[in-house]
Amino acid sequence: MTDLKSRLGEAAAAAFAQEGLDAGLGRVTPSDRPDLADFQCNGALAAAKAARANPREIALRIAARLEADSAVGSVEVAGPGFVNLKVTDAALAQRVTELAADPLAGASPVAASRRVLIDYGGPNVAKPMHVGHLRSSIIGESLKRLFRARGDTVVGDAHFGDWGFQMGLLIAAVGDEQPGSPFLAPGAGPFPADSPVSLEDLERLYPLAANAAKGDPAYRERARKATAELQAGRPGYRALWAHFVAVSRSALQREFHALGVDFDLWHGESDADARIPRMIQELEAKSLLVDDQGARIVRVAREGETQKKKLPDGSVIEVPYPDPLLVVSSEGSAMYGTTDLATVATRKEGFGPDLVLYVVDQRQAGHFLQVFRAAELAGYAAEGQLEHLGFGTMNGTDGKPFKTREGGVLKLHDLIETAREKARERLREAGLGAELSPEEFEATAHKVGIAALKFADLSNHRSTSYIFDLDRFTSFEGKTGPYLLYQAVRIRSLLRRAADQGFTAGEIVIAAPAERELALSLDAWAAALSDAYDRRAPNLIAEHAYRLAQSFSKFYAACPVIAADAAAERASRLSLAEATLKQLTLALDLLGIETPERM
RNA sequence: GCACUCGUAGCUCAGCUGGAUAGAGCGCUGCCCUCCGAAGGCAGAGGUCACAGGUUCGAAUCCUGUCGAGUGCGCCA
Repeated sequence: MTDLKSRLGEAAAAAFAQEGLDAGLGRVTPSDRPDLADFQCNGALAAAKAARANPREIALRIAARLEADSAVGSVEVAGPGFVNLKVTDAALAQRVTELAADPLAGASPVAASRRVLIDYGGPNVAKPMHVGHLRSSIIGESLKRLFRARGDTVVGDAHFGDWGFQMGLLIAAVGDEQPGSPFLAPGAGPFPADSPVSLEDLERLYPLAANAAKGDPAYRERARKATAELQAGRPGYRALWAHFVAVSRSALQREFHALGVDFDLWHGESDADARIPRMIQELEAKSLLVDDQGARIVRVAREGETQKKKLPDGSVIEVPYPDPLLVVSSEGSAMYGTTDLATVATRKEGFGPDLVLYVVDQRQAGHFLQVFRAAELAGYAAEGQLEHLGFGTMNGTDGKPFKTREGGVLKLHDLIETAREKARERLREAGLGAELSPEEFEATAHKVGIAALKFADLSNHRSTSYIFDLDRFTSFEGKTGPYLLYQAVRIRSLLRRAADQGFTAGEIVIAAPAERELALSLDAWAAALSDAYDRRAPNLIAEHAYRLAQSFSKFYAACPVIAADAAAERASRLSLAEATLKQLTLALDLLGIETPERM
């Protein structure tokens, strides 16, 4: 199944080849001038440069060849050598008919399926999720759905932060609060789910402990000792730790699920930890581990990769760049990078991915560069198999990472509740409170609120930081998630009414300008999906969904459906509405947004 | 100091693998519900794409420099 843009692109490529020119010049794009054409090809301009010929002449020859394509209604050469193409109404009608029956609503699957692991979310034991977790979660979830939809075998891994010093802090805190607790006895456990250390305890104790450790060296030392004993396998601590993990995980899963985010794997840093000793041996065997200032490092800079460094005496020397990866600290313990490197190894030996995508804050870029280089040197991954998809921070109006008015971080739960409350208000205004059952009302408010949050985030490009504005995030007008839901819901309502009156969809005929525009928008889905995939950019899906919804809204205003003049026209427009609903719901689903029945 | 990212309308952002008149939403000015959901549609005002050079027939887009902002730079994760 081929979209019109690709079909014309292939025809143009063939035309260039037949003229003895580079077939790659036959790239066709939607027209920049919708008043003049549907599609355009600018290849003649580039060809003229290479062949030192007149661009208009080349364009005319290409145009003549393109006229042969049955989908082409008219070809014109404009300006210095733009080839402007208009497709026939019949070709558009046929195209929409095809995509209405297509499982991907007109997009194509990947040529070769790969095994893809996506590392996102990054929740931690005992730490409530805050707005910082939002971006990774929803971008990662969207990428997971996108890759899966196109035919890859995809798993999402939460990469649970369940190990390290923070666990020692928690154990120390429990010990302080419940001295003599049976939990702390050697050999204690396992513990039932309702044992005295609850999620609330954990969330309360962790900040206390973290603060105490900051100001009190003795406390820090106790936590460090507890960490070491836990890692050495002290049974009571192990059981207590397993309890922390279980309690945290089920709460986090619930919270993620409410956001429409679900993971296939909850592998933790503790899993990677077990792989570290063997990894050290392997690194040693490959002579990759180097002693340096009491620590052990892997040098990852390649031949000739250097940066300048100024010494205290004012002289400048060249040192390797990127910096080496620190694997074993001078105290003999594992570092951030150590765990991540071991994780690469466990994934290779477990799922065996062809591609791993790390959806993590852009500020970690340097870290991942080091880890990826080290992983390639160690043979845990091939070059290009590991990709860091960094995203920008959410900033406050001061340009600094977002904080609440009180200076704290905004909890994800509170953000969701704010959005949901706005949705409830809006629903009540619309009078839906009376029509829907309380359960439906609440479920709809939830969907609308989540749609607002997700769309506001996903319509920004992943890598840029943006200003977090609560009003914009919970706005339901203009380019927002609820606008898209509204269009989908309106189509559903239209189709219900039509069905009630016994009208059925039928053969598609494209005639009115708004029908053409809608058909062209539907055709553009294939390109949007493959570009979003290639560039790992969900904002392209968001952009397409918005444009499609806009095209439909214009169509809806300009073309009566149920009240159409003729039965054939009504049947055709019902088919257009059905095709739009199908593609719109799919696009929203790939963004992780659920469409309600009514709102 | 070095490295990376970024500077587009009053605000928040798209566009960046070079092409015709730089887009959207919000805000602002008007218009449109006795045909299907106005969370909508239509029209308008608003931009020397930070600045200066360069490459090119052609630059918001590529290169260099300047200014400004953010981020990161070995024993936290």
